[in-house]
Amino acid sequence: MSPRPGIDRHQLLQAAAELADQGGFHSVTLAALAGRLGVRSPSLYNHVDGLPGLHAALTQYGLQILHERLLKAVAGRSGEEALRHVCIAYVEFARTHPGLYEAALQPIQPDHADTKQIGDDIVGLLLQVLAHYGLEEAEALHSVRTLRSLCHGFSSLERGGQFAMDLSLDESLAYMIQIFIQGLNAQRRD
Amino acid sequence: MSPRPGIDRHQLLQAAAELADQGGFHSVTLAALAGRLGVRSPSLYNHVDGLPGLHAALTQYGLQILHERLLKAVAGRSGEEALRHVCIAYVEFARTHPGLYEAALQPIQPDHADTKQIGDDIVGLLLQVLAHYGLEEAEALHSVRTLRSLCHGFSSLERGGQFAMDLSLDESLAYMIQIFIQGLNAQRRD
DNA sequence: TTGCTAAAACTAATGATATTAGTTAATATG
DNA sequence: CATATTAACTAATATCATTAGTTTTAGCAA
Repeated sequence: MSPRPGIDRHQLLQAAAELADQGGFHSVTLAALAGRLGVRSPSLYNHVDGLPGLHAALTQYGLQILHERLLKAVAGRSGEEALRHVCIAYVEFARTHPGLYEAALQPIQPDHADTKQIGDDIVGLLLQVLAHYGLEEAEALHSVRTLRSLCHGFSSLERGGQFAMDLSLDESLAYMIQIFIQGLNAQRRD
Repeated sequence: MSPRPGIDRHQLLQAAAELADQGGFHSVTLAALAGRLGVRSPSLYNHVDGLPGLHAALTQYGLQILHERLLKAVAGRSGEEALRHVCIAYVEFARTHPGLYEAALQPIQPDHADTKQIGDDIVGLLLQVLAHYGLEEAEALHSVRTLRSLCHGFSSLERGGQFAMDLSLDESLAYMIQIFIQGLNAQRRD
């Protein structure tokens, strides 16, 4: 134990995530976080390495939770059902935690191996989901990039209010997944 | 004419775009822009409505140029060829002007009707490209959302260094477009 | 219990930024 | 050539991140 307990790290990350979800990733400032934790800004330097360190920590935290959600979505499922559910879980996470999701997709610093690892775990999970389609290695990797582009693009555009038209977003999502699945099936046949 | 010429608006936007391409959208500050233009920051308030106004202006400028590039890409082309070229032009724009692209996809303020219009023009252009597939209205709109998700997701992840694996990005892009086209064709047959 | 130590909080100070108010300078037009 | 308009400027304020140095607190050992 420390000579003095101070701020709990999970409580810090949770508070930062709430700030992000309320005002976007850029609104996660040391001043705002300190205010929410009832502490002066310089005190936070005992817990994170300045603002960049806070941002990096939130990125890792976001990736962890995203990974958990995706794991839950594919648990006990396989094939097309697993694929549909993983896409929906991805978008749902971005919807319910927009700021934390935004944090999760910030560029990862080259020296943060543990954060990188979580990203790789997510890629591995998606590879496993796509294994059902029996693609060759390179094709499987291209497919994962396509899937990530779809899910991230949809989430990002939705959050940014870029889908302004009066048309169901959930129907668009279902349509998008369908297009991807049919494209994959066609690819498999070639 | 003005009693005093001052800074040319196009020159201002060009300088802001260069700042964005060099250091990202967030590095477009009044101080940095003023420095580049050889002027003090408060002088910029004669040309843009503070930092939010500068950002909004850069968003509109980015959308304009993106629209131009997409128009050029589809000029004299049709069907699958137009679709492939519009995707490639989209991603190429994001690659060569990462910061301006980032600006173009910032959320649009509800009161900026002219900026919104350019976004609608881009959607209209994509609808025209997809007309070749003879989809029903709702399906066509879902397809445009899918296409935008793909292109934006790919561009955004690529720029963020999220495609870390040692695997050709251009092959991934071509694969992605192929999946989309095959998905569309399957959709059309149903 | 009491004193020591380690860690976390604090205050004070600095530098960068956006922004506003008020002033000066330059130029197109009569 | 005088004027009005507009764009530039300086000065000042508030917010933020950051660093340095100090104080406080809580676990632990004597």
